[in-house]
Amino acid sequence: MKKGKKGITIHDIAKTLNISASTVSRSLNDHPNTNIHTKKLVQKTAKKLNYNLNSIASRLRSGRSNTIGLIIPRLDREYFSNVIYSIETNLYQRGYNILICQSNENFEKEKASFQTLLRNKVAGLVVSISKETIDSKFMENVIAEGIPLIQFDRVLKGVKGNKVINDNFGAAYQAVSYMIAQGYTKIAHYAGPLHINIFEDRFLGYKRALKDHGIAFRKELVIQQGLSKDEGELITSRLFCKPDHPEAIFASSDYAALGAMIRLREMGFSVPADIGVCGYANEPFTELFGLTSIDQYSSEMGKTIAKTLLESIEEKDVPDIPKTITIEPKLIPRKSTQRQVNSAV
Amino acid sequence: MKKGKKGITIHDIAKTLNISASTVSRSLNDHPNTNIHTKKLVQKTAKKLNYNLNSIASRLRSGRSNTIGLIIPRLDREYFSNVIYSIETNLYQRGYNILICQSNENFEKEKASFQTLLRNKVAGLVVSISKETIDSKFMENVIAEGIPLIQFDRVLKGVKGNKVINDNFGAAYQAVSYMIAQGYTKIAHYAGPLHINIFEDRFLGYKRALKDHGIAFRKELVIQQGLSKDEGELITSRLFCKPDHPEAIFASSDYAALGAMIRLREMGFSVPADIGVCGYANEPFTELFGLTSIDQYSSEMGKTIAKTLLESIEEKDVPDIPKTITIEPKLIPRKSTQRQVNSAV
DNA sequence: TATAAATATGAAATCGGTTGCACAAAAATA
DNA sequence: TATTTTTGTGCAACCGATTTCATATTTATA
Repeated sequence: MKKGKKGITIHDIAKTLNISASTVSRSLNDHPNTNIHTKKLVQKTAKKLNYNLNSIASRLRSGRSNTIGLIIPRLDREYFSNVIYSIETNLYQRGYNILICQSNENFEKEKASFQTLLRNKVAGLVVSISKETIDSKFMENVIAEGIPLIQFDRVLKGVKGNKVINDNFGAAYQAVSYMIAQGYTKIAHYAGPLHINIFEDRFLGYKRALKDHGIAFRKELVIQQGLSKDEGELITSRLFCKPDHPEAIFASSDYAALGAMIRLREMGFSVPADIGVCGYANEPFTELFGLTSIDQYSSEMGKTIAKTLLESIEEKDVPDIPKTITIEPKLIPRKSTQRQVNSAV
Repeated sequence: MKKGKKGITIHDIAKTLNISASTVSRSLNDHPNTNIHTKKLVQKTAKKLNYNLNSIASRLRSGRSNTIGLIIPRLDREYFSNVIYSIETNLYQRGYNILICQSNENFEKEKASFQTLLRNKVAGLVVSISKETIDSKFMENVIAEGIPLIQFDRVLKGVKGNKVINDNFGAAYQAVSYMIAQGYTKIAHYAGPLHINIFEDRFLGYKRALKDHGIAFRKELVIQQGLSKDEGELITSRLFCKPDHPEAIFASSDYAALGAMIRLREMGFSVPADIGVCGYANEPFTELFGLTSIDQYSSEMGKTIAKTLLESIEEKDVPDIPKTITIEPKLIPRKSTQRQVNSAV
């Protein structure tokens, strides 16, 4: 690689036109107090010389940044990549770019990511915490320093500041209620790690739905862990080999639900006639398998995050009241829970 | 939002210790000519004052950057999000961060992304072109300016510079040969837009495999377009309603292949006994459906990109010879092409 | 016409680090 | 002990833009 030649600066433009760099800067930034002729001339010359702004210098001097930092567990998760797709698309329209860090579900890397993004003087931060995250000190520092921060989906509830979350409780409640209405009563729950808010809320929604329909909650029907297809299969094998097995499964993950479906069929059960199955997240394959699931509106999530964050950034002087925006997920009923043949799908 | 208080600078540390900012800078950067005591003292004080480097200032002065720019069509595509997951993970270990822009398959946005990333003085660029991209001027400028650039997967072959690509030709050749070995001869190809290198290469691999096995190529069996599930279904309806329909489908997309499988079954065909189906990309659902597909080793791709790019960056003075690295995808045979019952899966 | 206000520009400071150069002090060598 | 080399430090310039302030010029108002 050749060493990069130095680029054109506003000083080069200034020299070419025999004016000062200040005037060039003002012309390029559409400053009100600039002669329209000078402005046009400068802009023409800039184009001719193939000038390109040095954002780094600009940022240093002005203190303004149009970069938003993102910290998420992993990019290779359908939901996250969809949300980020949406965040980027929405921010781009407003002139912002995204600097992405992955925590890889690791608290140390998450902390390092915060530091990196702060060093880069991002205009704002978007965070979805790792599974390991318990300590919120770092996040609170960021907020204390006045840098707009939004938590989404997986959040630390104790932390002040903006949050955009899914109504996991409500969605779980709705799903389980729907399953009960379909005639399933003994419903198992593949729950995931309950110390993370989203799984906890789903669990609570499940529990509440049972209660509200007069069904006794039974601890042994709740299995922590169980997010992958393999775990789903394993748990199912264990749970359904006894004669008093459950009639339905509400899983906190589509993958686990899928694993369950596959294993159930292998074990000779019919889904949905014998056993009903419902997943969570509406992964693309759920449609293909006729698996009832819950759509989380990732694009709406991204849009809301972008909008809320930009509000905080652009009204930086107004102290903004921490708010939590809740998005209502949507139950997508499909064949896997359709016990009552004549009910709508 | 409160206006951010100004942070601690090296000048604050200097003042505290009654030394010069230069010494502070050198201490923090482990410069060889610094007294070990001063160094430790400075580092301790920095920690105590909660100092955090201003990367922007550092970058401006030093001209060094540890940010890599990425331009990809869309983040919400399994393959891309997986590759980027891997790129980020590998770059992070070497102290680099990623600034991501999506082209959204739009040439104008792609060009704008180049500009943004150049303005941000990224240390290097990773690009996978949009479907619309034909003009390579922008990319050539970047290379001419001496900024390390790597194209991956979807590339403009005419452009000099490093590339990391998948052997689409070889994989397609292998897949089609395998299908022929399974006893399918009349094989249709759902090809996608042939002006993009990856689809063209798959098409050529398909064609060549036919030829090498003495099967006549028939233009009417190649359908351009056909990347989505819906398109797959549509094309299948059309193609398989006639009595002289094909015996197998080699699709350039798993989604199209899936659509085909679903429709074929609806039409009363048995897969694989009547019709064999093969997709491309080994999306997660292919395993679940027993759909034969081709794995593209996204994590290997990401790792190779990171490694190659860092080599270019860190040997910036050595003119590097443009190279193309080819990754061999792997055929994953599953039930959907298993016509010969006794053959290995 | 005299004065006030608005417009347009340049000089210089600034953002927060990094780095070349000069130089003093310490260490190594003669 | 005299001389050279090595260490360690500070000063000041610098990266490339933005922005304050002063000033000259033009336009609007009294």
